[in-house]
Order: sequence, then C-alpha cells, then structure tokens
Amino acid sequence: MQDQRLKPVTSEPKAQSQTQRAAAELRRMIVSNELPAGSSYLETELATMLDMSRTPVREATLILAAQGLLEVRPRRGVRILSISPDDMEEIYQILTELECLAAERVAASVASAKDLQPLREAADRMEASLKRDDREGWAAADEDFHERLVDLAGSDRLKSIISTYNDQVRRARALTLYIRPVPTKSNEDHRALIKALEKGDVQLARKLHREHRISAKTLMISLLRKHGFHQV
Amino acid sequence: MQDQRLKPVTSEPKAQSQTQRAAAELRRMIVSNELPAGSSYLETELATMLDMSRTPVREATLILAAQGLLEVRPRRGVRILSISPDDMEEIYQILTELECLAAERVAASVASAKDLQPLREAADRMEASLKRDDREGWAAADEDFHERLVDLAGSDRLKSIISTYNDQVRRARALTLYIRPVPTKSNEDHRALIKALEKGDVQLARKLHREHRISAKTLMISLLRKHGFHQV
DNA sequence: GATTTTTTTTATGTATGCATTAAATTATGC
DNA sequence: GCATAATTTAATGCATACATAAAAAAAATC
Repeated sequence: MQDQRLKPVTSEPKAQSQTQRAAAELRRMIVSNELPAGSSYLETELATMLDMSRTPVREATLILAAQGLLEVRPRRGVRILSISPDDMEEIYQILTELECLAAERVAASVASAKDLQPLREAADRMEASLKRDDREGWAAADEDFHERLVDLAGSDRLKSIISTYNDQVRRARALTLYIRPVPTKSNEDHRALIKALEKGDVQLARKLHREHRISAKTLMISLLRKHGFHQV
Repeated sequence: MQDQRLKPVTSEPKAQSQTQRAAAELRRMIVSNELPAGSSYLETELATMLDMSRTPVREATLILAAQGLLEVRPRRGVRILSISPDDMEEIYQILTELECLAAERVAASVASAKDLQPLREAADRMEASLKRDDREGWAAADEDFHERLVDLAGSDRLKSIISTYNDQVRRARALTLYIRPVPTKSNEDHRALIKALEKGDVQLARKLHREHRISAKTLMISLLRKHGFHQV
C-alpha cells in the first residue's frame, strides 16, 4: 500500500524510506486508535516500536505534526492529538468548504455521464451494505464516494488538504458509526448530487453537497455531545 | 520575529531551534525570490548557506515541502517550486473558499463594531497608501486586511492553512503589483465587507468576499498570462 | 564519433555520539 | 511534613560517520 499523500513531498522514490514507513505506520496507528488520543511517547519509544533509529522517527513526527495528528512536546513526549466536538465543528467547516469546491469543479468539468461511474458504484455499494446491515461496509463505501468525488475534481492540492483533515476526524467518525441512525438520507443526498453533477449544474451541486455535509456534521457533533465524548 | 505558523508544530519552545530557523529563513528567501523558482540546491549547499549542519536543514525542507514551497528530489536537489497561472487559479480557488469561511465566522461572531477596528485601520492604511502612490504600502495594508480578517475568524486551523497557501502565491502577487490597475475597487470591496460584517450579515459577507476574491484572481491571472509569466 | 560498460564520485538516509538543558530525584532547611 | 535548593538523569537537537545507491566520469567497444 503506497500512501499517495506522501507523493507531493518527495519525487517518487522507488523504495520507501524509513521516514515514509514511519509516517505511514504512525498514521495508521493513530487513526485506528492503536495509539490512543491523549497518549504520549518519547522518540526513543516510537523508534523501538517501529524497529528503527530515532532519525526517521523524528522526521516522521514532523510530518504528522504538520498534518495535525500529533503534537511534538520536547522532553514530555509526542502526544497524539484528540479532537473535541468544537474541533470537529471547525474541521468539518473547512472540509465542507473544500468539498463544495470539489463538487463545483466536477460539475464544471464533467464531460460525460460515464465520468461519474465511480461515484455511482460507490453509491451502489453503500446501498448494498445497508441492505445486509453492514455498517462498516457502508462507511467504507461512503468514504470511497467522497474520495472519488475529490479525485474527479482533478486538483492534487485540494485532494491533499482534504485528505489531511479527513485523517483528523476519522477516529471520531468510526466512533459514531454504530450509534447513528440508519444512514438512508446520506444515500439519497449522494444520488441527488450525482444527478446535479451529470447536468453540470454547478450551483445545485454546491448547494446539495453543502447541505449534505452540514447535516452530517450536525448529526455527528450532537452524537458526540450526547454520549459524553468530550475528547476523541 | 517569531513565526507564528510554526507554533502548531511544536509546543512553544522558548529558544528557536535550528530547524525552525532554517525553515523560516528558507521561507523568507523563497517568497522574496532570493531562491528563485525552479532553482535547485543540495542539502549540503543549503547547510553551508545557513551555517548549520545538514540535519536541521533536512528537517526544514520536509516542513517546507509539506507546505508546497519546494520539492525534495533526492540526488538532484531541493527544487524551489514555481507557480503557473493554472496553479494560481487552483490556489486562489482554495483560498477563496477558506476566506469566505473566515468571513462567515466573523459575521456570525462579531460582538460589537469595535471588534472590527483592525480591519478599518487596514483599510485606512490602504487608502492612505494609494493617496501617496505607494503601491508597496498598499500591498502591505491589503495583506494585513486579509490577515486580520482571518485572525478574527478565530480558528488556528483556518489561519494556518490560509497562511500556507498565501505563501505559495506571494511571489506572483509581488510581480503583478506594478503592472495592475490602480486598486480602487479593492478598497471599495473591503469597505463593503466591513459593513456586512458589522451587520452580522453572514450571507452578504460571504457573497461580497467571494466576488472580491474571484475578481482579484481573475485580474492577476490575466496579467500573468498577458505578460508571459508562464512560471513564477 | 557514438554507444555501452565499467569505475569513480558523491548525495542521501540513517545510525550514533555528544553537549545542552529540562525533568526527576535527592538533600537540606524550616 | 512541606517547600526549596542542589544534584543527577536522560531526552533532545544537532553534528558527524558511514553504507548504499544514484549520478557522473572514464574506459572500452563498435
């Protein structure tokens, strides 16, 4: 699994450096909660954990700190950052703006309905997953839908920054997956968005996607608050 | 001059590390065109230039690469990235989205007209600069206006990412400063925005700021193209 | 002279050593 | 027993060494 997000940072080294390996592994451990929010580690601990020397670990922590996943606190440890409901609000506001830009770019550039096939397939997978009551499958398909949308926007910059912020909220999303209502509205929103994109209706695409993103945010934040998740 | 953007990366070290010093200095040299777009340097060259060993230089280049200012190409040098008019289009689209979010947040949270004094002062300075035909003074005040707006939005995340993208386009903006028309419209737009913010009119603030940003983008890109600046 | 192969050079990623300094621990005074 | 000062420990930032691999240069071949 080559982490595409690292690509803009170095120009296609054939072999993965230890720094890249460390960054990818730490990122994986953070979003999967293997390194829990709020926990701290010394560089030497992480180096032992990852079976490498301190130098690439240092480099990796600089990268991940810049991406908002952790905080480097000299002599007190590298702390995995947690997300509060207020943080979620803020990050979702940013994501909403950026994904609306992605939707706009897709609507403005779609050449044929065939271009949107990846979106339809993701939406199909979302529905199929719901039919067999597979929430994880649904979440994966949902994530895929959003990623395909951003891919279709055709901007590496946009993709990179959206991806960074998505990493920050991934853990909280996983936490709400089983406590949220059945996500039928979500699927409807996606179908409506696909239609607007097909028609090249830029304003409608923006509007629909904004509403979708705002309603998802509102739901998630109220769930976090209701269940007492002050930090995730 | 403590670079505030580095703050989220480390937790307030009192003394500036060599890595931070290197990042700040390289950033300064890039945006001021002292390290021209397209130029390449080996790590060892940069280390000599900055009078330090390779380690903090490596760390600094990782940071700056993540911020889109340069590209690390092993054995071929650290290349200072240039910006094409298409890149400008893309970056300005992103900045427009994010600054509209900032405007929205300010309009939604403004408690009294006094809160907006920094904006008024910046707008005043812009006008005073134009009166004495001081375009650099105008540009500095313009930049200050935008920065104060983002400050007032009260989101470090938003501030950080806007600032990152502003750095990427700074050189191109400097290039167009003397070839653009007298920027009277810009001042009018700012005054109108301040009024909308005072009234807490979220939708109007978004709309005005979006139009302002789009018109600035359109102007700048057409200037770059007209004058044959294919890469800046 | 052009192309290919071999050799040499050197830039990089990483490991490790070390000086500095912050945190932890111990000693002292009240 | 608690607060403060002194001492010790060890984490960090940085410098440097070194193995590796890529680029450059030289040599061989056609």
